[in-house]
Amino acid sequence: MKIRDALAAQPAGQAVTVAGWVRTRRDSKGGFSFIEVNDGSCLPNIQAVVPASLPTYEADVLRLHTGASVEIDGTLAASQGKGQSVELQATAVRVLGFADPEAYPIQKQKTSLEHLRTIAHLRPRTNTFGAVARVRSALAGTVHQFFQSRGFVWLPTPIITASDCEGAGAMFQVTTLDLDKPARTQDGALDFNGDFFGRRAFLTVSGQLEAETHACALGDVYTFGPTFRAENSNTPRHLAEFWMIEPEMAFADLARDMAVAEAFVKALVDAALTRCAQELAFFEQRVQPGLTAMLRGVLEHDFVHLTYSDAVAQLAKAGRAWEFPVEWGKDLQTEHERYLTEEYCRKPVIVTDYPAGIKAFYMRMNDDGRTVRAMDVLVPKMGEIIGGSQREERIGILESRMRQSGLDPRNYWWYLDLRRFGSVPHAGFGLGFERVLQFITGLANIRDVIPFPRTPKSAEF
RNA sequence: UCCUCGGUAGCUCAAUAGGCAGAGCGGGUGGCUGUUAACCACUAGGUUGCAGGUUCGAGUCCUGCCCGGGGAGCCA
Repeated sequence: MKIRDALAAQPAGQAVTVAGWVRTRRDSKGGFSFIEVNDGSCLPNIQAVVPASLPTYEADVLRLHTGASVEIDGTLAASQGKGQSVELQATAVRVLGFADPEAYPIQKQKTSLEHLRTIAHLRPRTNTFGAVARVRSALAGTVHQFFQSRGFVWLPTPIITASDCEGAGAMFQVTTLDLDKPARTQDGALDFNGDFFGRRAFLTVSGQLEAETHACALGDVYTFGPTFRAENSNTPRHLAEFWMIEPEMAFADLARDMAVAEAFVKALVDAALTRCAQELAFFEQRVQPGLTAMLRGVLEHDFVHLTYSDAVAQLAKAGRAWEFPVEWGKDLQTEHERYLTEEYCRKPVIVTDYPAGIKAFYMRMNDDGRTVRAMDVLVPKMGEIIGGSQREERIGILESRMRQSGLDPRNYWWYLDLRRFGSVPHAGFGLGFERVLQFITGLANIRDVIPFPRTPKSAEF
């Protein structure tokens, strides 16, 4: 029986068997020991009361320490002690595996997140990482529910891509060439004709361009999968491998794009509060005081809409000595974004209509000729969690924007075909799944919301 | 990649001015108790990240390297 179900049961002496890992053991000379067991099904442990009269008591039970695995038969009973309502009166304890307390790296007192990162194979046995894993799983389900219930089609865009210039950052190269003695052309360059795909290939940095193909056929689609960036980013907000959700909607403008983005973020927050209440209460208590009130506030208020130009004007009026000067045409710096979300608006903000010069070629040009229909969703503490736009559907403008960005339109022939044949207005955005998890759990470092973080110089486990 | 802070017992940390390397937790032993961050006593536990240098003497000062945290950039 899962401990989650055992703790939720009305204790009436029913016989159950639970299996899990020992969190702590306390001995009483009153003739029994208390063993707290966790099986990962929920945050709380179940307390087993183990009588010293069990035949295995001396040899096994008294040797149990944090980390050992056990299977316990017993009956569920109302607890005589404080701190739990249900406990397990053990009738048999079978040790599945001992854990040497001298060697086991997780102790029952507080351990730093930095240290736990070095033991990623064992950290899911802690309260924090068990809770993160359950929240992550629940919200992954919510992602699909949210879009499926709105008629979006899930689209698995390729992880391996041949476009070497999607414009979203440095890419990891995928190759089967022998790196010790690679084939070369007559002029000495690497010969990719002999590579697996007969050309250079990479891990995807975004599924957007491919998603547009299906949006322009199925209407509304979304991607949900891994994404890879080879940037040498060393921050608490960046991973080399992360998960991204990218909806793409045909016959949609920026207004609908923003409406879906806001509804989506709120759906994720709402799901966390309702489906992961124990985990959120734990994060509130141990990770970020005020977390749940902040998340409820997100649900209760509309996101603020602000154009880039208005944001710049507001920052100029703030009377601050900015480390980076505020100037129309330059991208907003972290300090600017934090001011907007944490002080000026005190809630999530959607900044729209950025200067064309600082945004990607595929974003739709506004009539003013100098801004594009882009939108970034900024949240307090985290900054950007969503970046999106209405896409440029006019082929002539799109081609000239490509050339301005130094891209050869011929490499995007299939992308341009979408505009050549039955072009429609469409829009979409990308949401960083781990960043939302950070926002919702309050964990400050993105490496703690993914089981096995990949960052520069770090791919252990 | 740049700036900055750090690396001391299994874990979390301390070590005054360069002068015998410590505490709490965890472990072991004993005591006590329907306990629950249990409690009390005793006890074991160290190449102070690595390599070099200065000094009578280096955890402490200097140089290089490795690893980690924070800030910035790139972005989701």
